[in-house]
Amino acid sequence: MNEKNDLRTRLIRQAMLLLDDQPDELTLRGVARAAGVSAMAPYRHFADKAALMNTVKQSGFASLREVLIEADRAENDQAALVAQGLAYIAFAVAHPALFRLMFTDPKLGAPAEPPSGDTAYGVLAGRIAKLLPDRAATAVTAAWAMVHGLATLTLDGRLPRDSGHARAVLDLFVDGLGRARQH
Amino acid sequence: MNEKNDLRTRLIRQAMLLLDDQPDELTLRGVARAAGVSAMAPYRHFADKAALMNTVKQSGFASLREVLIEADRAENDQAALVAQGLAYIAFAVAHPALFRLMFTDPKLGAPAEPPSGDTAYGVLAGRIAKLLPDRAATAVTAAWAMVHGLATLTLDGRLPRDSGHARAVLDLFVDGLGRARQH
DNA sequence: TGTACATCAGTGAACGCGCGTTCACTGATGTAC
DNA sequence: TGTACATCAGTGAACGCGCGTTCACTGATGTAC
Repeated sequence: MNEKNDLRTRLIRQAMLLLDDQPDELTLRGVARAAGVSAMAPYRHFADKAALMNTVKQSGFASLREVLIEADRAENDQAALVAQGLAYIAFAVAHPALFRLMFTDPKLGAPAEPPSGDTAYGVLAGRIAKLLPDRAATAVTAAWAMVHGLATLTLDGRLPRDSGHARAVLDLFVDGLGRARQH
Repeated sequence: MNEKNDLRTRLIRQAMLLLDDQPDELTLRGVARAAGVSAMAPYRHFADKAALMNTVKQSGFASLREVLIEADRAENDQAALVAQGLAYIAFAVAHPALFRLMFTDPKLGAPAEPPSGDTAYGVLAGRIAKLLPDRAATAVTAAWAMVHGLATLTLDGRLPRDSGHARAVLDLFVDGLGRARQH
């Protein structure tokens, strides 16, 4: 009974491992291979390749959310925000292919997630709302874009992987937000 | 003589058109097909597929640079910076597949371009250097990341394509930079 | 306790597909004498 | 002005590849009586 969805779980985990090991696109056959199972076996658990991919994506967002929640425990609002940003970037650098899969969706790009605490986005939004209650909507987008831009540019080799660089940028940004609050 | 590299030019142009027409990845055969030529013809002008892709990328960066230079003519530094940002995003939205091709390079991610005026990056860097001479390096990265994040999140369907939203974010950001300059 | 049958996870061969690239070629254009 | 030859852009058939997915199957496990 606890082995019931064993292969399903294994496939998801192997997909994650594959993404971390090699930057190539995931293939259904590859995942099956990694799980030590025939190319057809995944079809017992997923309608098609897209279904598996979507599950992997969801799993990725859940991980990201946990990472952000962890980082959010900080002394004050500003420190928490910087920590979240650094954690976001670190997540992307640690799992480049997963990160790309999560966000690059030429077709099914969903509209912005609702800013509930249940989502990775919500964790960021919650902290921003505390830091800059008025203009929160704009500031959340700004913060997300900033951090997402740093992450993707780093993944694509346009920025150094050195996190000190990112920290300086985030400090400057959060500093600006702070001043905007003062007036 | 002026027909000498005719096919080469046509291939590059057709590649651009294909990128604008459909979000799928470029194929060498597809480009040849679009140019009305056999699958093998491109090999007369490009060593392999990667060579064609790199040329297309370069061409894309040249276009982006022109767009930024155009936007940079504005009343003052802050307006010019916002205009550059909006132009950057507009370019991405107008040519999503090209933009993705330009920046997504899992393997050959070059290090950051040198900030000379010859590059798209240089156009942005030049304006930032005027606006915030001290802390220029950090501010350039911040501005680039902000704008690049807005662009990619928009392409991936995470932010509305409405440019008013981006404008509000950029205003907030540039405002913050301005305050940072005052002290 | 034993038998008959249904369910269901996984197998393995096969399909059609489009890809990048190879190979040997054709046919027009330019050059040397 | 005419002939012989080299150059070179483009052709078309063929290759091997890995892919997602189909199909009919096997064999173990659970359930009904």
